[in-house]
Amino acid sequence: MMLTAEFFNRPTLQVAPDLLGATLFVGTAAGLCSGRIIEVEAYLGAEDRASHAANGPTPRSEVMFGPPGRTYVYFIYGVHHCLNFVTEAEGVAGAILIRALEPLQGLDIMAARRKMAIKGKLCHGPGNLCRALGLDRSWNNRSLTDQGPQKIYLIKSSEKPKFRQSTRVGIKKSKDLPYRFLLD
DNA sequence: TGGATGATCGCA
DNA sequence: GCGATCATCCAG
Repeated sequence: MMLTAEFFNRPTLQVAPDLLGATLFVGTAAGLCSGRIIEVEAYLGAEDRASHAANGPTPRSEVMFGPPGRTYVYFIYGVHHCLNFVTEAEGVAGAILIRALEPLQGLDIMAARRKMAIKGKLCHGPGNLCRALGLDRSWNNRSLTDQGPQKIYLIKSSEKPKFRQSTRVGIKKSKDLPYRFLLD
């Protein structure tokens, strides 16, 4: 079952665990890559000081306030890109950061982009994951239902995944909120 | 443990 | 404009 806007049009903290186990597909000229989502983090609005949306919309973060089920891809530390999916109704900020995948298809393409051997953790860490999938800022604010040579979409797993919850990684503010979700 | 490396944003 | 900061990664 393909995930669309209505799946994301819910409280972010409900969507985040439901996203675990889903398969992410990214198609480019190089071919199709996919992987199972095994780690995510939720980012909310004003109540979440670690969120890019904490101080209201800005040119970068306005997509987080936009309609659900779209991508939010940003550039960080002058080096890395990070992939999110926007949650909640239009006007309400929320997004889910994809932190790790278990690679399923296109491992050769991912390994070439990462300049590493096919074995090992090709898609662990939000920056590494974007590198492996070939995602950059041109993938920001994309719909999951767009067709064409370049596409990104999600297929939900049928089973209800068991997961662990913990605090988020690499933040200074709101660091005690348990908004990180990992597959068991 | 700190350096890479550049966009972003609050504040002046 | 300016500068502190940053949802990271990896070498050493």
